[in-house]
Amino acid sequence: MSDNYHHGNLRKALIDAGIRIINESGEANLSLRKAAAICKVSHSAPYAHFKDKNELIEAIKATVTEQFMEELSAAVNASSDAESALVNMGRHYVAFFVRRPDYFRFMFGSLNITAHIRLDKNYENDYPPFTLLKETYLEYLAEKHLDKSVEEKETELLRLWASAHGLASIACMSGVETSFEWEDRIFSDLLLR
Amino acid sequence: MSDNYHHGNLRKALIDAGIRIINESGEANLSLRKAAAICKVSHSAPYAHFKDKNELIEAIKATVTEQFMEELSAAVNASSDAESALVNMGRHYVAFFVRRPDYFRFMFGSLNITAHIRLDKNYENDYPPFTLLKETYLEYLAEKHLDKSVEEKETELLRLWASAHGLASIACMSGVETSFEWEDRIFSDLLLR
DNA sequence: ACTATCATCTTTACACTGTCAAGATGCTGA
DNA sequence: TCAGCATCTTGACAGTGTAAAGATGATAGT
Repeated sequence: MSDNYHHGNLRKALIDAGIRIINESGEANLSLRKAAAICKVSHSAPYAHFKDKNELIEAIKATVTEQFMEELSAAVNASSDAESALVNMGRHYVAFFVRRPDYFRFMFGSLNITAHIRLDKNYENDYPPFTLLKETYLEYLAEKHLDKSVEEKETELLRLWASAHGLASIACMSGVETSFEWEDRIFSDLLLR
Repeated sequence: MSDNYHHGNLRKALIDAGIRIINESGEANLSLRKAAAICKVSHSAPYAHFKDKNELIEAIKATVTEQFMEELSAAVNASSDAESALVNMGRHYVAFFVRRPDYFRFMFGSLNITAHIRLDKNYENDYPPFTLLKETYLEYLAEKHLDKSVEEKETELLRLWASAHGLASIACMSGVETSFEWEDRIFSDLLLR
């Protein structure tokens, strides 16, 4: 696949245009024709690079996942030990999407709900990130010389993932405000057992 | 809003048609015109009941949320004490959506990922449900005479919600198979501290 | 009983979408 | 030079959301 022809690199340009559209006006406004227009190319040009609208969407998701992985890896690498790496990963798993809720809505969908966790007032009321989590968790076990059954390990791993993912989801689509402070408490509580 | 006119109750019929379409061919195939056709009504008739396609979607979401609440409430009511009610609620929070992944994809979005938690093999690799959770959790605290700070309670509550929601999300969109056994372990582990 | 009102529904129209088929364009290798 | 091919354009089509204008029939006030 030559990268240089009439346009230069239309494939990448279309992905970037798609991301721009999503960030500026949400996934609902993403269309092949608009992405093509941004690239100053006819409305059928994308079909030389993507079989489908869906293939463009998948390519965009892959790109966002790469950006996500960069932030997660950086968080892990900046940590002194595996335990703090796990907590940092959780922080950034949530923070990455909280910073751009439209990314989460695009990656994992959309639904706006309102809920309050505050109890002191009366309100009504083949996925690389997982691979990284798994590796970091195994390092953590080795570091602490913890002896757990396979079942225990699997359960704990799934629980860590579900917590991070659920927290990100809730933070993006609900009125719940999260903070690093909370995330720290949640993820370190999950490990201290 | 009279319930009886030409059609009978077009509003409800459109919601039901929408749910049917989603269950049969996914959200992508949901269109106002198809829903109208199922109800044997012209393509513009829906506009007498919904301002928008989006308003129909919101109405469908509200209906699904009601069904969801019925299952959660039943789970809570069938439990002997608040602790088992919490675990049961978690089980059904996940099970409701695992039974119909298209519902979850519709309610909270879509992305298919593949991941494996098994460690013994070498794979590559103003929301009513929350209100119910909150009430059940407070009952649990009272029942056990647990003395926790407000912060601790808030953290634990958020952690419970995030775990259930994240587990449901992961179960619906990834290759991870979940089971009541696992959910039990996860939710009871979360409480036993 | 007559009529005005109003919610409900139909018809028509338009811009926008994804996708396909046919053709143009220009690089690349034989 | 020329054939082949990836790339891109043009034109067409069905399906979509939505607006405007009109038909229909229940209901309420007189």
